Parts: sequence; C-alpha cells; structure tokens
Amino acid sequence: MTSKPNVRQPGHVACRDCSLSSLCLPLALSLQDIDQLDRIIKRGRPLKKGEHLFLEGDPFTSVFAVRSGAIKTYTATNEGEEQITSFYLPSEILGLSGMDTDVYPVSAQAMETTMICEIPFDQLETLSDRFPELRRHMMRLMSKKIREDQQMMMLLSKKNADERIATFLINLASRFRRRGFSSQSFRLSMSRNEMGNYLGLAVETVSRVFTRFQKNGLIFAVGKEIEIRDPVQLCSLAGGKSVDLEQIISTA
Amino acid sequence: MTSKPNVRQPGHVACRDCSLSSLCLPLALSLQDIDQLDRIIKRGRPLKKGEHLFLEGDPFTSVFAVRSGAIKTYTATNEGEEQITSFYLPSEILGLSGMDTDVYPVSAQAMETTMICEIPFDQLETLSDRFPELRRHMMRLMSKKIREDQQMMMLLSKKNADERIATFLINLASRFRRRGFSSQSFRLSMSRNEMGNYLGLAVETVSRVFTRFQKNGLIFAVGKEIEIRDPVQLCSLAGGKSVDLEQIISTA
DNA sequence: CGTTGCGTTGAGACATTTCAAAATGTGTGG
DNA sequence: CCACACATTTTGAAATGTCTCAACGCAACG
Repeated sequence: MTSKPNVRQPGHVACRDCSLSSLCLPLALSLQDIDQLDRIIKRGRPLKKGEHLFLEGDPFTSVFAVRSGAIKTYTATNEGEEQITSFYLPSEILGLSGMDTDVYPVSAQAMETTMICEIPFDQLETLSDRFPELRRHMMRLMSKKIREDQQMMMLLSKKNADERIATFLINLASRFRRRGFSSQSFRLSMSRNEMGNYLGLAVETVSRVFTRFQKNGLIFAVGKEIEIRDPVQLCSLAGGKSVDLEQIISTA
Repeated sequence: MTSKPNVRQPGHVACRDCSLSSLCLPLALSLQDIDQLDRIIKRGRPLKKGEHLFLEGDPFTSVFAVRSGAIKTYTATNEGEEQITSFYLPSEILGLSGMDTDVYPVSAQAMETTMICEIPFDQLETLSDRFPELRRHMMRLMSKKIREDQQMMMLLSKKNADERIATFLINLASRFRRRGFSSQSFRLSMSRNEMGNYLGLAVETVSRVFTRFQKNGLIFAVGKEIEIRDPVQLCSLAGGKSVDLEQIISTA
C-alpha cells in the first residue's frame, strides 16, 4: 500500500470540480465567476462526530456549506435541554440566521464525520456587491428557509406522531434524492432521540411509530438504516402539498 | 364642521412624516434617501376586516408594511383548514417569504381595518442596488424572521398551553411597547380561535387558560381587552431568554 | 465480561382535545 | 331601540394521544 490509499484529498476540491456545485452556492454564478467564490472559501479539516462548528453566542463571521456528513443545529431551552432546530445535509447552507444579531443564535454540531466549506460573510457581501445574482440567491435561500420553518410549524401544531414521522422520512428521502442518492433506502444520521427532539415527540413515541410503520409494511428499518417500502401511503400520511412528494413516489 | 372632520388623510403620509419610520424599512436609509423609497411605495385604500391583501398562490410582486391595523397570514392544511403562520402589527413587513417561489406561499388577510404600504419588489431590488444598507436591512429582516420562527417551533414542540399563551401575550406586549403603546394594557386583534390556531391549541384550551390566568391574578381580560397584572410571573411562565422580557417587566 | 449507550416495549398518568351545551357578544333589519 | 339570528366564548365531562417511568434487550467497547 502507498500512503493515503483510497483516500481522496477531501479538503481541497474547488467549487468548479465539486459534485454539489449545482445545488450549492455556486449555482448562482457563471462558470468563470465561480472561481471568485472559490477563492474566499475556507476548507478546514473534517469535523469528527460531536465536534462543534460554532456555538450559540459565538460571533457571527461565516456561513457554511456542508460538503459531506451531516450537521445539526440546536439551541438551549429555558430548562437547559437542547432543542434541535435543523438538520443539514451535503450542499445545504447553514449559519444565515445569525446575520442580524452578530452572534449565532444556535449551536452547530457534526452528527458524523463532516466536511465543511466556510464562507466568510464580509467577503461574501463584498462579492455580492459585484454579483447581484449571488445576492439574490442568498435571499432566496433565506426565503426558502422561512417557508420550510413554516412547514415545520404546521407539522408541530397540527400533525400527530405518525404524520410527523412520515413527513420527516419523506422529506429526508426527497433531499437524498436531489443529491443523487437513493430515496428509498438510506441511512439516518440522527438517533431516535434527536429525531424525537426535532419533531416534538418523546423517544419512545418515535420508536413505537417506527415499529408500527414496519408492522404495516410502510418501512423496513434496522437501526439507522431505513428502507421505504410503501412510499405512496407514507406520502399520504405525510399529507400532501409539501412539494416533491410526487417525485418520491415515482422514484422510490 | 368642514368636510372631513377629524379625519387625517391616512393614505398619503410620506415615509419621512410617518411615525413608524424608525421601526420600518426607512430605518435603513438616511433622511435624504428616504424620499427615494417613498417614491416607489404605493398606498392603497384601507383594507376592511376580512379583506385579503394577497392570496396563497398569487404571483409575488410586492412586500408590504403595515401602517395601522393588523394582518394575519395563513396557509391551508391538507384537510383544508387554515393554519395561521403570523400576525403583523404596524411597522412590520410581510410578504418576504414569497421571494424565491414567485408566488406567495400564504394568504394575508386584514383582522381589522388596516392601512398598508406596498413596496413593489423589483423596484425595491433596484433601490437596493443603490443603497447597500437597504439591502442589508432586508436580509436582517429575513434573518430575524427565521429566528422568530425558530422560537415559535420551540414553543410548539416544548411548551404547554400555559407557557404558550404566556409567551404569546408577553410577545405582543413587547411589540406594542416598541410602538409606543402601553405594554400592560392592549387590545387583541385576533379572536380566541385565531390565537389557538396560531399556538397549536384548541379554542377551548385558550379560553380555559385565560380564565385560569385571570383567577390567579396574572391578567385581567374582558373580551379582546387585555391587562397584564403580574408581568413578572407571566414572563417566568413564558420562559426567559426570549429577549425583551425584562423590558416588559420594567414597564408594565 | 461487565459497562455503557441506545432502542424497544409495557402500563399508567396526564394534558389537551373533542363533543355538547349554555352564556355572552355582535350585527341587522324592522 | 328592540328583537332576532348568528358568531364567539365559556364551561363541563368524557375520550384520546402522547408522555413518563420502569424494565429489558442488544450491540459496541474497553
């Protein structure tokens, strides 16, 4: 064996060579402009599971794109427990909610080994002055986030345990699908506990729903490995309207 | 009496003369630049209670500032019921969540007679090219909205009925206070039903909590008129951290 | 091989919802 | 201004979904 067998150098893929560029920030830029973005991006060492990208209250300096792995953001409740606010998969951008307070309002933690692209915000703003399309893209990102959060509010205030978990699974499936992974079979990066925390359910409830879904042939789950067996019924449980459900049905 | 006794012409107050300018979009601009913003703003006739500003699915053209009155935004659940996503008070900006879809993802309806300033979005973008500060302000607005939505998600997934309503009342009080109104005594523009809908509670639960709060001397409520009697305890119920609670305590 | 963390399962407790009905408030036309 | 219809709010009692508590199984790990 040579040194570094089978190991790509994950920290130094330029945006123009990154497989995620069509989903990530670069999609706002033309091919020649991408390099300008590329130049301001900092690519650190991989984060190990449990390591923090930033902590609630840290000064806001950058937004981040997930290259590989998965990140959760969470904030502390009054009683000091954690409340998970989002999960981020590859190509997704986090950190934008700190923009108007100068500190991050949440902590961001790696749920598994994770590669991150860091984009210093002041430089991103400078770049935005030059490329209006980049600016618009950032605004669209935030607008999208607002809509997603509102979907989440709807889930939390109107849906029961079954519907919440169905929605969550379908949502994950659709995000995996966009990234070119299978949407019928994937690996959850979060524990049952984290899922429950995010969905406003007790761990035990999550577990029970999973067993019930499995009994009814909706899914097949072993640990964190999930297979969606009956996407149609799962979607109808999740309750429609929420985009891309049809796509899941057609592909899963 | 002359014609128009006691009636100011509410539709045509320039931004620079508007009492809300320090809370609203103009706060991003210098005095001389405000007039540029002023020029693109459309001020329509007042909306009567129940009238819509826009409907879910309408093409996204403008963002709106509430001048007086109150607006609710809502979306339809799968079963066709409405799910209220936000309440907007004077000086607050709505419509931003439509930015990336080209259609409004929610409907906006007047809860009482309401004056609105409409800001056509394409012109606002043009103006933003000229005034970076305006652009930054818009982003801050969205970032703030995201944080508020996340507070809401926390409320919905972790707080019980008492805590939800306490939080809601304290939040309203603090928003009234910023606008120069009393924070200890105000009028709700929404019905119990709308409140429950927004907070993820049945109407009956809202009603019960109100009576209980009243029995315990936390508030005094007759119909939509609310007086906060024990702001300290109400705040502690609402659960801290969430900004301006201290201010309410000090002033109420 | 015991320990530790995570997931599952069961039984009972509890908060909120649901259903039903009474009370109160609001608007309308006579 | 009253009377009536209709909407909203309040109150009560029963039903229900989820949580809590407790125990157990299983896999990973030192």
